[in-house]
Amino acid sequence: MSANPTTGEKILLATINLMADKGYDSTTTKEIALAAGVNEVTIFRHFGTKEKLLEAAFNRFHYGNEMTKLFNEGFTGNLHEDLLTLSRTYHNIMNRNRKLISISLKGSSTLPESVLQEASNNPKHLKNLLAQYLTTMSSQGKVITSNPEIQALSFMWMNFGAFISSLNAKEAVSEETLNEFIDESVRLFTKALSP
Amino acid sequence: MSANPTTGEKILLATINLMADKGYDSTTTKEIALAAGVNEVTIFRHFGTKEKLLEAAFNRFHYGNEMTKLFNEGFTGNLHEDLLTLSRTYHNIMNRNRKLISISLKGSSTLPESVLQEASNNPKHLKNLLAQYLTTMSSQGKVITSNPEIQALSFMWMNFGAFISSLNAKEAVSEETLNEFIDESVRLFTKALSP
DNA sequence: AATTAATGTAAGTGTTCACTTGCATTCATT
DNA sequence: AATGAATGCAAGTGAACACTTACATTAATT
Repeated sequence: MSANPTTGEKILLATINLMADKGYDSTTTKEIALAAGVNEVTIFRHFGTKEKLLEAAFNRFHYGNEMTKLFNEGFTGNLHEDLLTLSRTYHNIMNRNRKLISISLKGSSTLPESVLQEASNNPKHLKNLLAQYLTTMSSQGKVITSNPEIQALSFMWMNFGAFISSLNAKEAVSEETLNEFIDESVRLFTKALSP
Repeated sequence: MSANPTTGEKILLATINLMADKGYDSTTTKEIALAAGVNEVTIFRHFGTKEKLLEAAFNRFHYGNEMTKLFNEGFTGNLHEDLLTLSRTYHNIMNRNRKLISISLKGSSTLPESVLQEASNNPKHLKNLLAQYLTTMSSQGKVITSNPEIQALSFMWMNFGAFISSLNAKEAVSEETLNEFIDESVRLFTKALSP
């Protein structure tokens, strides 16, 4: 389809950057062409329609199942360490995909929900993994026995809220602030969950 | 400007409902007219432009400074009780304004930021109030002395994350689930913050 | 019953948008 | 040097949009 791959990539990058700012509907193909340093027609020759263009962007930059792997392999059984690892990995992934998540949160009138879904409903999957982890830990007496589902939910929502806040903030949240938050919040939850 | 107030209100309500779904840019005045059961021209006679229409919607439905008042008057000095009150009041307010918040999160290419700002940057104000409260409590020995700023941030982000999640969820989050979450998360934080 | 304000109807304006077409140009491959 | 694919350029299409204008209709006020 494209002999010169850099042309297609330039278009995809410009698309993501612009749509993360203004949303799908309000980003015009003319703007994308200008930002990509490419003629508008080239966009349509590469991707056919504006809709397929965003689909391509999502397919290209989407993350795999890092998290599931983390839960299966990366955990030590030490609550504080594991929550820290989880929190850090989560924010890493979210930040790597922050623009795509931004686009999908803004939504669109015409775009099929399926395109936007995977990015935004992501805490649910994590919550389940974490709840399962807490249940196991609880059966080993390493965590208080009460309500793992809602405890996991609280932890994930806290991190999700932190991420969304940084997404909409005028000035970028510094890495230092993020680390400070991760450390302190993990400390809080460790204390709260310890028997 | 309008002798029959219900006409203006019907338009405002339709505007909020539609824009909460599709965002400002993608909602057309024609749709609004249809949903309000009103002729399109009537919209312009009432509000002049589409932009002023949304401004009117925000002015009409915006909430005052309930939260500041809550901190000044409504707190007992019992950590668990106070966090519970805070959490409940927060979700009450957010749910009452959920559509407007939805609109402002989706953003717009043309709309001035100032119109959308107040709704979305709201956790910051609350964080400051809560941090101050925690500092006071800590000086009374009722709360561990460590990092009130980030502890307050964690609490607010958790509730903010919960709200945003419910905003984008396909099926509405039931009131029961919300209450369960509030109870358990407040319990967690109370335990974590107690000396 | 007459007046007036609020609404409806119909038609249209200018603009912007996604997308198309035809042809000229560049550039790598042979 | 010749060929062919990728790109640029110029122009245009039809649809949708915010918004306007002129006039007819309704409903409340006097």
